[in-house]
Amino acid sequence: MATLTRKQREIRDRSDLILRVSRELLLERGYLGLTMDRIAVASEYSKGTIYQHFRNKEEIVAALAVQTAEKRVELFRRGGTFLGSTRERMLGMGVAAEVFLRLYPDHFKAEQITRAASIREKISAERAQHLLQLEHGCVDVATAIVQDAVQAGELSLPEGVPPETVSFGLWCLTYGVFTLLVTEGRPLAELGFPEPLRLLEHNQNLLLDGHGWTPLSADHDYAAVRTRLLAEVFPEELAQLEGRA
Amino acid sequence: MATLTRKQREIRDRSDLILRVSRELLLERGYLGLTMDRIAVASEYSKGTIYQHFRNKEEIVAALAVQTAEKRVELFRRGGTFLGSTRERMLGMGVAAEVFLRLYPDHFKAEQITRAASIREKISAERAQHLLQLEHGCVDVATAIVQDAVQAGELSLPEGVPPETVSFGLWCLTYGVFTLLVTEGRPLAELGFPEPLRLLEHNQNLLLDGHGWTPLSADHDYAAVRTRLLAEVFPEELAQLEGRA
Amino acid sequence: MATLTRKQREIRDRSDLILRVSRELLLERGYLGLTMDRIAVASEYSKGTIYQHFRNKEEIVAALAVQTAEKRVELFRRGGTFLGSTRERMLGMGVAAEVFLRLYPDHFKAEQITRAASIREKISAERAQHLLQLEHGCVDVATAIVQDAVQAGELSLPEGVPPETVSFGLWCLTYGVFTLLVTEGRPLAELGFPEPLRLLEHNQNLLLDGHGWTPLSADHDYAAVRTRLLAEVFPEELAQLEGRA
Amino acid sequence: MATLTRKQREIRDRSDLILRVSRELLLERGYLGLTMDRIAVASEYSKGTIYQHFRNKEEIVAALAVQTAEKRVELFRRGGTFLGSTRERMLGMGVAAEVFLRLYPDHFKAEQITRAASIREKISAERAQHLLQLEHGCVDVATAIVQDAVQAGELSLPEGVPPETVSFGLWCLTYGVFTLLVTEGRPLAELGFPEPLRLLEHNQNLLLDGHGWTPLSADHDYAAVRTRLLAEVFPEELAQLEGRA
DNA sequence: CATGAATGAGCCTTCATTCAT
DNA sequence: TATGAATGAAGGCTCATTCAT
Repeated sequence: MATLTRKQREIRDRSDLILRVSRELLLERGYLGLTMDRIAVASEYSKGTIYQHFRNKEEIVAALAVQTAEKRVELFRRGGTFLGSTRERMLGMGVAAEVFLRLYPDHFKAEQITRAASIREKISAERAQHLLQLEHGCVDVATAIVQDAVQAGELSLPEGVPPETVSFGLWCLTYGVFTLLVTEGRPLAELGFPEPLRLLEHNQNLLLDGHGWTPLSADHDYAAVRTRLLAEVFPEELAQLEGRA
Repeated sequence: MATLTRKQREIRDRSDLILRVSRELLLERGYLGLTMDRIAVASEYSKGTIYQHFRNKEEIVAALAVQTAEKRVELFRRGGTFLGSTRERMLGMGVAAEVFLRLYPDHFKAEQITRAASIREKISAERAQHLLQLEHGCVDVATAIVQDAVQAGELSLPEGVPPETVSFGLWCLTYGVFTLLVTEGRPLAELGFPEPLRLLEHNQNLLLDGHGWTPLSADHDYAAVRTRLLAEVFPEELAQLEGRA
Repeated sequence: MATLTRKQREIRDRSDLILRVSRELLLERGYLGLTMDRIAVASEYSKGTIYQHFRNKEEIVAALAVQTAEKRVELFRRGGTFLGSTRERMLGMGVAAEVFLRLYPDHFKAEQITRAASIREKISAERAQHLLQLEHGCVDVATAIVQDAVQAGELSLPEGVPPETVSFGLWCLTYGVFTLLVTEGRPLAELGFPEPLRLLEHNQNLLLDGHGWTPLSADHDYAAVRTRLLAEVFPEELAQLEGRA
Repeated sequence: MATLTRKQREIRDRSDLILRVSRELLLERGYLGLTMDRIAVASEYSKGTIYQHFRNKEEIVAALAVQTAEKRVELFRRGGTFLGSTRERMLGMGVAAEVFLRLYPDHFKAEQITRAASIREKISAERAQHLLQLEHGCVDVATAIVQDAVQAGELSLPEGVPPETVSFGLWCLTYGVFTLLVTEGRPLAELGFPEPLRLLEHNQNLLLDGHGWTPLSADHDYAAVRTRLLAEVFPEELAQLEGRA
């Protein structure tokens, strides 16, 4: 059984290597530049071996998407479970998103690329379902926080404003920033926005303040909360980020 | 001369047809599914004829991008020149964005697809420059409004908050919503957001209120302004939209 | 009738223009670079018009070959009819060959190119026959001179050496030099032969001396004969060549 | 290791097959008729396989040229190292040339075709250099013999006649004969030259006699030397040629 | 199991030729 | 008669996938 386990580990490691290499190729050369030949050369395995790990090319791309979604949901869950006020927990999600983007920019970018290649259509229904579930995971965390906030009386939504308005707004704002940040061919700096992540932070605060989510940013040092969050919830990730810089 | 003009018109029409067909293919089958053969079949012209209108495939994709950028900047300019308070003019831009998305969802979607296919890299520097200029056009309109607002005393930004914060936040929020709306394989309704455009509207108001841009939404009926804007600035577009629905 | 004549002249001029332009393209861009489109653009006529002059592309190439063969045989005939000793007449042919090469290097080179493209096979039998006749013309002139020389007792071939040996040797020697001279990618100078035409002259003399064709080069100033030949038989050509230099 | 060697041998054989087939196509259908499709069909391999042996079409043509140049230079070197008088050694080169032409007429012909198709321009500088070196090899052998002859006092060139005159003359004469012999569409017999190789032999003797290269052909039985050369220096080649006839 | 040669469908592009205007 | 848009066969090349070794 030890043998089997070692073997299984080897297989998993190899799959990981193949995926890592594939993601690099995706970023470097675009979706069209991702060929089985190049994956084989870059991974130093033969094409046949690649095919023993993934039935076909789409499986590889799908696996990339799953990896990304898993990493994201894991971070989001941790960010959302930060102990503190509901607004602090929501901030935790924002920090998680930022950590995700900064730690795995390749994942985010590769995800954008594959999304546009209309690969989802070619993926098996089963796997598509899996992906959707993972995405749901993130949304669910946010929704739960909003509900907790309403129950706790820290957030009171006027008549006719459904609770998802809040998380949706934050999501879109953040997603929009990230997308623009990552999309090649449109250097934000050139368009006059040199520090997008700081701008994002500010706008997130405005949005939450706008909803009247207490404590308001005027009454609380959320910058300090961010610092604490990073240190307490994402210590390893923080270390990695600082190690890079 | 009539002959020439008619011929030229025919040529332009044919180019338009090719582009329309190409955009449809792009949406239906993704970037990889956009082949010259399929364009030929769908347009009912021969491949050779396609090549007489566009030197190569990239030219077609580039032309699509330019068409889109031109349509957008035109709408944005009109939206931004709406007479009224500066905040109303900013709302005008938001309405323009929404009109653009609803009138030309295919353009927006196709743009997303091509953007991710790292096509910009393959485009001639000249054309890339042209595209960047068109994009700049939209940003410039927004920037001008913010500046006017500051000068008019209707918006006062605190120390350290540069004026682009405002337009950037709005842009990202809107862009994020649109992207999620349009991205295939991720039905927003399934994720719990049934009316994204209304949610967007609300969040935009919050953001502008957050910045303290007067008159605040509590003091002014911006829903009515939206209606007026559509009727006065985008009457034709409105008619088209209503004609469809 | 004046109209018709003018029209015919126009047609011929146009054909000539098309051929000239085609030959240039052949030299500049090789056989593959010779396209009807380029001929049309370079000649400033439309493709349809080109097709009114030549049934198809092969006809153009064939016409080029005929033009070349005609120019050559005309020069050879003149060179061979120079009054003087038979050996001087034979020298006249050599001078004709050199004049041809120097005056129409494009013709010679284009001929080489077309020859290798196995175009002859595609030419109508009739036209092929025409070409062969023109080539025969050159050979006939040479053969006649050799026969005259034998009859005049200025050349006596030993038993078993047929008369064509002489002209064949000269032809091959000359043709070899010309071919090597004109063939691209093989700069004779680089291979150690800086003045091929002078070397040719010397070798031609050796060959004729070897055959014992009197007067031998030791007994006669053939360099002077060359000069006279050029001046008297090819005055116009000489002028053109000097005009260029 | 046996496996590897066998595999490598198979690969080499396959490359050889592809080249052989390509050369045939080149001869049968001209340069334009040489297409990857036809090579695939004729070699009974798929197009993809052809591309696994040669990066592109030009590489095939270049490989053909190299094969030819290698064969030639090898024969020339052997011919030139024949022991005997310097003139006999020069005759050795002539015999080598003839053996080359008769043994590999397809190589020679294909070389002519590719030469005219201005393919050299498209070849990598590296390979072009290689080809030039191989060609230089032949010239060098001849030059060395002439120099030896001068030193040995068997050949004395007059003032102003550089040593390359001799080898250049022979080269051009021989090259001219071969070219005319091989060029399609111009049957030498029809033009009145039934035995070109014998005519060539005679003319070569005349040329060398003309230069006064001793022993002169009158004093030495060079026909016998030819026979000995063939038997002693090119025994295998002779056997092949006789086997064919 | 690992390998990588073989396959062939499919892609982009060119170009000789035709024909409506 | 002149034009040049339309055509579609054909060419060079790539690449996902298979399978014998």
